[in-house]
Amino acid sequence: MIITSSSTSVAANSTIILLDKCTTLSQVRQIHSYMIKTNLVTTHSLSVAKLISGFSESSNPSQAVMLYAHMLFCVHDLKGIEFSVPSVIKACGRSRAFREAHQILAHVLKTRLWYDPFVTNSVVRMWLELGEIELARKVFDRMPVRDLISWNSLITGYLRDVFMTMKVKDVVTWTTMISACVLNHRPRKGLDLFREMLRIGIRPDAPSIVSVLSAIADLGFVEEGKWIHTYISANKIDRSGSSFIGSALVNMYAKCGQIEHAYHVFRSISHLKNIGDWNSMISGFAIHGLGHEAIKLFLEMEMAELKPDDITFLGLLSACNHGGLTNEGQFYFQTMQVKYNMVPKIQHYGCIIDLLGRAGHLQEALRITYHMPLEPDVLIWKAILSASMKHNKVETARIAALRAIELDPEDSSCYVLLSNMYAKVGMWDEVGKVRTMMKKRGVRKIPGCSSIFVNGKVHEFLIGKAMDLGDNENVHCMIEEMVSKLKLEGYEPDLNQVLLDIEEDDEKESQLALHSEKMALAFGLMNIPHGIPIHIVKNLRICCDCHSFMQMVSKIYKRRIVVRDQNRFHHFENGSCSCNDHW
DNA sequence: TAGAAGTATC
Repeated sequence: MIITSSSTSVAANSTIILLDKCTTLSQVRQIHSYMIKTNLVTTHSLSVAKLISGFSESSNPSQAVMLYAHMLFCVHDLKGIEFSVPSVIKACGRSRAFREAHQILAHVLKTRLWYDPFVTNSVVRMWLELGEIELARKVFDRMPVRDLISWNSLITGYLRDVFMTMKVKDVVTWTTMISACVLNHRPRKGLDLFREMLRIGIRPDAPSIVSVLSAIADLGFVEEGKWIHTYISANKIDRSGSSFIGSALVNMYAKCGQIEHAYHVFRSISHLKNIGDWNSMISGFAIHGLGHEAIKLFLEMEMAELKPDDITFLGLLSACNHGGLTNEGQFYFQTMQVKYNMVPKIQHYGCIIDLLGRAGHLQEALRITYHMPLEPDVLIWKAILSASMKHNKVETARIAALRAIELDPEDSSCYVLLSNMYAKVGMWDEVGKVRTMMKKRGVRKIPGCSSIFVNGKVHEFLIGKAMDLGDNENVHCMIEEMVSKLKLEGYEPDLNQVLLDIEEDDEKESQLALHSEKMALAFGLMNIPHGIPIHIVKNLRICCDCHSFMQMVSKIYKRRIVVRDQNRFHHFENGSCSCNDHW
């Protein structure tokens, strides 16, 4: 557990680490009063809230409950302690503290906290975590405000409950759960379930393998993927023409950054390749920015007289988009309509609009947006927004952002992009307004998270924070070293990338240096031997500063770096990136 | 007895 603020002193960090190891209330009390005395933590709510929230996610969540109780009884003038309630509720669930769970619910019911969906949703999740489906339902039925999160929690709870109560489960039961996890963006849970299924002796079949490969592809864990690949061969899992295994393997290797391996698997498919096999390979080339390779494969497919479908064209257009092949993209957008008589779907429009926008043809992109036979969706407006930002069209960006927000008010990325644009041109008042709008609507920015596989283990990083505490301090030192080394070579931090309205450039710079992908990179440099590429997976799009940072590191440290961001792969080598700054 | 659960997507 650690405080996330970059300005936190090393002393405070060490003390908090110490706190994390306490097992009794008296120990927590002792150290906490020491922190107050030495001014490491004031009795102000913010630092206590951080402590409690940190504890609630730590390996010993009961400490959050203890500290909260301690604060309530011993520090009477503590303002804002109610902000810690959701963390305490979470901690009750995680530490299986039934008695405290009932107590805190009684407290919530008596106060205005009952009208805060953030709090009541936490209560629902707590009961579900504790296996109390009926109690969760009772709270759900009675809570005054229900939002999407409330419904999602309940569905997940019911699903898990049904699954847990089934005494006899077969491979289909497990596969249903695994694919539900993948669909709900919980690939790690899906992989865990697959392992559990193997452990209890259920033999996987083709669909279960396909599901878990999809989870692994999302995670980018190539070692796990190789293990499944070996398992398929050793156990002669069905690889007939009707199977999806070929395409799932190609997809897995491509999304794990091993495009050559994906291609090798594609070529070695022994049965007559089905459309899915081709589509996976074309889409694989697309995320690696290999536009020409995708086109070549498409032509080969045509030669083989295989009829492309809408996903083939989406892959192809996306490949042209990521490869910067503007003319080719427009040509194939026509081809699908004229030669193949296909009606483009919203996704095809999205792709071609994005392609035109990136290439600087913003007017043409807008023309299509306003004249297409379908209603433009949020992704199209986001494409227009990105293009406008890239070419400094503030007014178009503003219109596009507002349309996107109107269509999906809960999508934080639209607000972030808009705020990003205002920040870029220094309109800090507008940045503030966007932030207020987000706050009012309860929209929260998705935190950037990067992961890296080192020595058989996945290490995750959030901004300024290694999930594995042991890594944290070394990584911070390494980043400092890297920044100074790069500055000597001309690196200038791109402070426009910092979305917060921070006045001081120093503070902006330290925020920037702590981006999760830089943390993962520093960790990789320290722990991955020379000659072996450093693979990083990021949940969001890589920012411009991190992109140029990686380019420079690849040159100065003579390392190959492969980053998979939300959209595509970036292969950094000798100072340049495979995306040619086109992403 | 077969079937269910499964891939590729801006």
